[in-house]
Amino acid sequence: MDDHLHGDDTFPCFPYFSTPPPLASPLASSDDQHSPPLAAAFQLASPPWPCNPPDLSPQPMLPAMVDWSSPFQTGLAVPWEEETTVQADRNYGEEGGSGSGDKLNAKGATGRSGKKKTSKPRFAFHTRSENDILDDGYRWRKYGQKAVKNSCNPRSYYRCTHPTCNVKKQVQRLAKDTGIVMTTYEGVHNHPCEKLMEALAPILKQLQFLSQF
DNA sequence: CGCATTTGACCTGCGC
DNA sequence: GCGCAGGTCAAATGCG
Repeated sequence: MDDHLHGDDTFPCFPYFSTPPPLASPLASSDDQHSPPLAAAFQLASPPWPCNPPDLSPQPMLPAMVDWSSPFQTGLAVPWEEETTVQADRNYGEEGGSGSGDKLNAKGATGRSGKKKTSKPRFAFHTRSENDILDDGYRWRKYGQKAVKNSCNPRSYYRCTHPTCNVKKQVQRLAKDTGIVMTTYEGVHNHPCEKLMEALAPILKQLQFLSQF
């Protein structure tokens, strides 16, 4: 399948960046009190993915509030943003992951109701971190873990917990350098970043108050 | 008690 | 057609 995503050794030939991926959230720099220079660097970098605007409209998925305070030295950047062909009509996600309950019929890596393929945006990047789970502002539920070939580290599968959101992400440590975590996002969030909105709430309230005058 | 995680089983696509 | 590998489901379990 997506061979470029398989195996740590085959990561696309994009050079490692000296900074983590540009953060979408304006809160990122405030959270990242340990590495303000990096926050500045994010502003300079032209993000290969669109940034989350501070509004309530559906936003392109991206690592919005990654906690970069973790001790990484060489971050990693998104080597690619691509349209990857995936099965469109998998029978999970939209149903809230509940499935039909028929274990023999409802399971499967890909949908059974058709072979039509569609494209989902994928964003992948490397980060050097001790934490596998990066705080990107969204809530994720782990739904699987799998040992992958040519890697001693398992790959974890997460799905956004938002009921109407079908964004998924995979997290795996590189075999060559276990200090590096490769995170692959698939799909686009159709809801605002929870933490971002949480943080912006006071500001919005204030703006609302001021707008009365 | 509700939600998240773990984990074995199962399904599909692909290469040979 | 067969086997392998990746991806997902869902019951069991853990945790706050």
